[in-house]
Amino acid sequence: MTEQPTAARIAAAALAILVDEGEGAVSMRRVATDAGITPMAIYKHYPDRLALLRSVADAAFAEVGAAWGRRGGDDFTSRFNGLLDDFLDFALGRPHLYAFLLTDRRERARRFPQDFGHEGSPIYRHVVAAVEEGMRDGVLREDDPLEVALSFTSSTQGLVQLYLGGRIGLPEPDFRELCRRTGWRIFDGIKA
Amino acid sequence: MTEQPTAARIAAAALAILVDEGEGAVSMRRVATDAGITPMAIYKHYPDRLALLRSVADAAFAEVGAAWGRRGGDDFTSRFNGLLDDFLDFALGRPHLYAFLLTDRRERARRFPQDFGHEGSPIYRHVVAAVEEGMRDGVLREDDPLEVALSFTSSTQGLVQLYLGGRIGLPEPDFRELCRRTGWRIFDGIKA
DNA sequence: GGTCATGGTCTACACCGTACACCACGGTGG
DNA sequence: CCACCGTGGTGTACGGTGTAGACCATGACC
Repeated sequence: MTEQPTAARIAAAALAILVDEGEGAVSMRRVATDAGITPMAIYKHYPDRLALLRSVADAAFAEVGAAWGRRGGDDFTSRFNGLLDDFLDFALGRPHLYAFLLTDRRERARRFPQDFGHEGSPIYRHVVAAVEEGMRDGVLREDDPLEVALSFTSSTQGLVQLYLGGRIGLPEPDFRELCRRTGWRIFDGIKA
Repeated sequence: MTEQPTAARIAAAALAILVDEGEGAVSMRRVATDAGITPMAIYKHYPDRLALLRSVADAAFAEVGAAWGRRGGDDFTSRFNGLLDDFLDFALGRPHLYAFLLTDRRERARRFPQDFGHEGSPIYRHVVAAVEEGMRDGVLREDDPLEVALSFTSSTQGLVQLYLGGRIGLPEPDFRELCRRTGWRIFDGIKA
């Protein structure tokens, strides 16, 4: 924290505002004053506002994502629950950061299914691995592991989006339970 | 279309921009010129920009939503497929409008589960009805119909969010098929 | 006929991203 | 040693934003 180079101070200031108040609150002028610098100096380190936002958001995401997948035991459901907790901790703990990452449309992003293999995004990578293991162990039916993993993650993402949009009138613990039940429902199916 | 009152002209101009270019492109000055009026005149009809956006977006959504649920036959899967098509037609056909409606955080929105009964949101209402009928007919297992319906809709919403965010590298027809397969996966379950 | 609400105008303010010109300084090749 | 130049900072300015506030024309109503 002592004597950080300017670029790091800029990134730190931008991240703090992004996390606390959301993308809309991150103005170049405010970042500059928080970093003890002139607005135009930011442009010596980042080409424009969007690049700055993406840079800090991606870095923050990579950092928390690196710690994912360590929870849970050996069986499929325990691993799945651990990943769900990892994801919800992030999305509910830093909603503005999560919202920006998800909303921000990128022309060359990782795409399903081409780039979503084992080296894909943090959670997703582990979900795929868990699913594949589940299939090997005979817990899960044979199916396309990538698609099955996508079904899991997208349903949770949909729920989180509703929750963050204020469409789910449940306290957080109950919401987490709802996510867990929804996962189970996919696992067991709903037909009679 | 002839001699519309000012408020309607404002709304029409704002909706056109919102649908074509997204929320960010809707500026008061641009709406004003498109409506043949001064920017400040808009404030005689709408308290501020956000209220204008919400008003036109909600109205447009209500209009298309009113036509939902007419597709499909009597059995559960056919009705479900019809609703999925209704939803995807809207989300993929007017992505900017859809994105705004979903992103816009409202403090007093309809909330799950309190306000999500039969008079709930357009699609959701029909999904609940279809699920309840499925349970009555013995096609679906006994469960909380509201939660089952939420599992369906949220998983589709999650997929659409990824698709609109450029994270799914599939042409639209293939993406629609993916949504359908995901629905089926929830129906059948994935366990061995 | 005075009063008042309605719906429009124009001006102005504070903020935004950023293009552009400028400059201090540290290293480096001649 | 000196000229040069890239690096990273500054200050100014432009064109955009939402909207507050004062103003005014018109028509309805007591």
